Amino acid sequence: MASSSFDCSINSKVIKKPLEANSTKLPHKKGAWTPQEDAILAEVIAIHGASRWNSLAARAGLNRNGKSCRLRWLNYLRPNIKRGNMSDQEEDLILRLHKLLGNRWSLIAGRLPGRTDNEIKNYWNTRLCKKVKKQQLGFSTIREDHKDEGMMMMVEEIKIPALESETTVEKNPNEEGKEYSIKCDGFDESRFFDFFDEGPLNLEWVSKFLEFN
DNA sequence: AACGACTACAACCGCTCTGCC
DNA sequence: GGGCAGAGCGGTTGTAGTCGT
Repeated sequence: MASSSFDCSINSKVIKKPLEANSTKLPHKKGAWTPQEDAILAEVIAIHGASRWNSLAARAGLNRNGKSCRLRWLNYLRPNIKRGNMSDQEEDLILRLHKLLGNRWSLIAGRLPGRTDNEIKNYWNTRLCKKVKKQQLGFSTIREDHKDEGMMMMVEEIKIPALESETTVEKNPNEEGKEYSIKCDGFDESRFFDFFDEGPLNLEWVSKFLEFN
């Protein structure tokens, strides 16, 4: 496609942007956010709340689309965002939860207060993924013969009423990255892994699980 | 010092889901 | 039931910074 483009320099980055054909209005701005834009967005969200992102974007007058504003808020501006290196505990938890859930980053993020799904996804793709592959190529520390037993014990350890009924742990041999599913009447996997409002990390069940590996 | 390769991460894109009319 | 808009998710890309030669 032979389309024209213009350069947009933000924070010393130069971004090539395609121009919308026959467009009478300016295309939405893309690329890195400036501190000024951040401040404006935070202010508008403080007044109007973090919802209806398209109208919020319009109110802010930033010439950003709603999606971009939402992403910026959730991944960067939101209060209580924890920045900086992952602790060993957090890294370990990501590894375990990924084993259990696969690439369901938002669920994994729900277990790590202050961390965003995007951050965890990036962390996995840039570091943990390689680490895991390396481990798999080398030697396995997992006691395969005790894996299922450990998983079942983990379920028993979690005290939620739904799991008091018939609960099974099914293996997904063909599903890479998500080896197990918890099957139980009235059990909602996404609610189960939503710990956003919880306080400090509760790793008791992880520790129990680890004892089997 | 220069340059290419690699790494980390912010941001975008496309898709699906959900709720409302 | 269908269409639409908003929201959310996971995959991917682009670029600045770092490292090795």
